[in-house]
Amino acid sequence: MTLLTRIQDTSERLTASDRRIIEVLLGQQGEAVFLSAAQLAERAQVHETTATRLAQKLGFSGYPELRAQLQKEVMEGQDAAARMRRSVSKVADGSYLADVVQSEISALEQLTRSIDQRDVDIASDMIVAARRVFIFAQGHATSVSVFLQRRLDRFGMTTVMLTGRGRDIAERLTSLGAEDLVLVLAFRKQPTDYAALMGHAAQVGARSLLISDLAGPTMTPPAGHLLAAPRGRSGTEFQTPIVPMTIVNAILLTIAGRHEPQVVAKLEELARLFDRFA
Amino acid sequence: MTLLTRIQDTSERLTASDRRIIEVLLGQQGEAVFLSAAQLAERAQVHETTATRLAQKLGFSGYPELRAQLQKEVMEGQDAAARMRRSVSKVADGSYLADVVQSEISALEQLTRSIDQRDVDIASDMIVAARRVFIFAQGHATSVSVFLQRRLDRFGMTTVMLTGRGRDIAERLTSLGAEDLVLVLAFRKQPTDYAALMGHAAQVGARSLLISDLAGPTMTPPAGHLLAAPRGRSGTEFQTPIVPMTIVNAILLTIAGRHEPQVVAKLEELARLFDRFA
DNA sequence: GTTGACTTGCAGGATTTCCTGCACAATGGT
DNA sequence: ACCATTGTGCAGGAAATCCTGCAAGTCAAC
Repeated sequence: MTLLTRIQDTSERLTASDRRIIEVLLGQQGEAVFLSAAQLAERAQVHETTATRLAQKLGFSGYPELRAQLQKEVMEGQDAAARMRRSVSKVADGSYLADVVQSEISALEQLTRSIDQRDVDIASDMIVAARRVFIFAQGHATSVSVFLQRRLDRFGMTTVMLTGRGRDIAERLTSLGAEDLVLVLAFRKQPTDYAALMGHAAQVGARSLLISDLAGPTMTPPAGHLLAAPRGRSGTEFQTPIVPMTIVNAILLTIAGRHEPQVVAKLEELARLFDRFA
Repeated sequence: MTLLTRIQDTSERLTASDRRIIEVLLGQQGEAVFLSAAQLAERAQVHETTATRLAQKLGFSGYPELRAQLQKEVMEGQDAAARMRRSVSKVADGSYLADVVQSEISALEQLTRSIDQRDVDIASDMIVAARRVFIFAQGHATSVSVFLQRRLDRFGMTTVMLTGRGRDIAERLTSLGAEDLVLVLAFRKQPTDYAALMGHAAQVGARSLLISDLAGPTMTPPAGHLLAAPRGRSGTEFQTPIVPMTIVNAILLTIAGRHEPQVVAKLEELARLFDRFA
């Protein structure tokens, strides 16, 4: 039973004070969901008691129950569309494809909420300003790093891949200097060599950029700049690199658009040449 | 000061339990804003006390203050997302991120129209039935192949990567037999060695599977089974491997779901072990 | 003007939620 | 192996949030 229904069913028994509370409740839904009975009553200029009694009049056991109902409705209203699609995909039994597509889409929608274009701008500036870009990636992150490296190479940048373990990385790091950038791709949890890498970067004065998921903010020492967004299916093993891949892509497009407007045309010409020769 | 900032500033002092709470807090933001300390702790599988102490560690006077901050940010974020949606595409203003996300979403929506779950089923059956899977990928397709190979390995399958050129591939192909599967990832245009590879596969009786984009149907000789869907931004240089990556993911999920229902649980257990040890 | 039905406010108690001191466990270093 | 440090859980108390009995106020009907 929805809150609105309950109000309608009880409408003839509502007092003026009740109506003022309801007005706040529905008029400022977004904020009302967080308020305690006392806070709500204050906004409506009525006594706290009235709020409690209204809740009971509407058939709830008490005010907390009313608020929970409101929260539920607001939440569902937010992603009603998404929920609908999700349930549709579940109906088609065994349709893993539809399910995967659906969860990737929600993850991408979440992405614009987690990251601002300004953060992307900063990241692209850092990359463009760097003499060389050292790309650190392990495990599942390597697929993203492969993508990133190819693109940066095409932009004419110098990249160094740090994909091995321990010694392999150390050897390639000897030349790291203040003008270089360390770009880390890391998901789920902090990689073994992360701390050492960041420590070294800080020591030689190199800047650092971390592209990550929910684990990003917890990695230490913190990177110079962080781009983090939750990936879909959080908590399960079936996470994909699509969200970070899209972050990387946004960075690449920003570089092309902000710093090298002419580079795009060149790249496409190059691609056509490749098509003809290769 | 934003919650994320506080988390970063405190990152080096965070414990494993703290991180689990943060993961719930950020990963399930929408619901977390309503939870009491005890409820949040239960979701994160930690003791209530830890939640209280985390709040204090982050500089809040207590948990209620932390939750209030989260509520504030979620509310503001909603506004931002709504504003974003209103203005369709803001590339002109330099919002490349929104544009990228938008075009990826439409590409993914197109995907369900291009490929049927039955095609995915066939592909997974072929992979499961194979003794070994030879994965052929070049250029931008390698990022997808890296992803695919890691996952198949975890499933306990034997994979052979064919990522080099000419001779490199030929050498690894000598052992190809009738019980093996050749899985080709190729976009935009037919790769140089494609015809030779397919010819050899046909000769030894190996089955073949091609995952591709609009160029897929034009490749010759045709593969035994084809999964093809248009990628976003068709015609431009800025195409991403997200659509094929999602196809691959659908295949993997189908394998897990259809052929090895128990494998999922095992994988997640494995992941937890990794988290603990690595 | 009185009565009765109803609403509102207050005070105090009940319940939920939150914080903190203490003890135990785990970890890392000597 | 031992100690110091740090993290975790429990128990109890503090604080907030909420509910209810009672009294005062309002208003209309008689």
